[in-house]
Amino acid sequence: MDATSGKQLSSDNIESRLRVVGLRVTGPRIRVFNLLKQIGGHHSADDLSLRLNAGKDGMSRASVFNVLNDLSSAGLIMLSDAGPGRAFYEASDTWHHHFVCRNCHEIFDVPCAIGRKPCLEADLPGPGFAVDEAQVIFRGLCPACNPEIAPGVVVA
Amino acid sequence: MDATSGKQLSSDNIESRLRVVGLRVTGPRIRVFNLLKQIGGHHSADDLSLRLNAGKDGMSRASVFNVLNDLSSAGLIMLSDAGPGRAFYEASDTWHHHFVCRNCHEIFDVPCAIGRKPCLEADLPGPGFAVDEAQVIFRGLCPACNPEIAPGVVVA
DNA sequence: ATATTAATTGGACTTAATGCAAATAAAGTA
DNA sequence: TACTTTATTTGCATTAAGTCCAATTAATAT
Repeated sequence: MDATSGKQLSSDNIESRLRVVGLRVTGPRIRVFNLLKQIGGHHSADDLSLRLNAGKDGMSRASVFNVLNDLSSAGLIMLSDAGPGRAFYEASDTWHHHFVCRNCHEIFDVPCAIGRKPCLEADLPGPGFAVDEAQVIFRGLCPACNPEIAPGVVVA
Repeated sequence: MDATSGKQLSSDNIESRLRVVGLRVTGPRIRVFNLLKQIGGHHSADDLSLRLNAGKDGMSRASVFNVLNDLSSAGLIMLSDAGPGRAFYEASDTWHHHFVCRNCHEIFDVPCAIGRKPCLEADLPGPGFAVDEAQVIFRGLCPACNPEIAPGVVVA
């Protein structure tokens, strides 16, 4: 089996990735991961729970929370920093940052110049800090809410 | 009145700063602002509410939320990006970033090389975005939770 | 001093997330 | 395959964070 075969390399599919990080391969985990990958973008636990229960592949809300916690702490999905409030998750293979609109609160991906993490140097308050990630949140107005671009729009 | 007098410049005290941004000067706003400045650090609404009601200067929980919203959207205090979950506020005069420990969740300030916002360029997904702020969250282990520094510490 | 309008308040309510104990299912072993 | 062990899932109760509302109070303008 090589890259030209239809099958994915074992390290690329979710089942082996779960095994690699020492998590059991379970239905709920596969469903959540696949959904996230399929729909793309940034989603809260309740958003995903709703979508999963819309189809016939229901699963408990608590499990969605559990799974998201497990997958994100194992690094299989990303917990997007988008400010205080509920947590948003995404299945992305490349490290990136976020732009959050102050008006409509939509989240946009912003590519990371370096493409790996940490991509920014920290001038830390002392020795002993071990940084493994640097995530940037850009804030402002998105094109749809920017009065310069979309005149007539009322920015609350 | 000049800088050598005991009094602060009018633009430096909270009362005039409130007026400048078009907010009324009220007891609750002054109390919250002063407390935040006095104790320093990063605090949630409920934390501040608790402290305010510990003394005899009580005020309603809803007001603490209202005041924090007003002050932060007016730019008089800063809403610290520290990841999903409850909101943390601080009264700081210089723009800076944050390090959040993955284990104990403590928040540390990380100076910003530029010192004002936005301090980073975003490679935005299209035209029409107006960025006014870029805040970085560094994650990892703080000295107290770093096993390299504090052997014997169990990182959950 | 009065009128106007903003801010505060308490309490109910919503939303996001966690805790727990019982039931279930995955993976290792014989 | 059957069995055993232990992780995971589940439903429900609970906590935590924040918002909403209509009535009251207080700040500013006149």
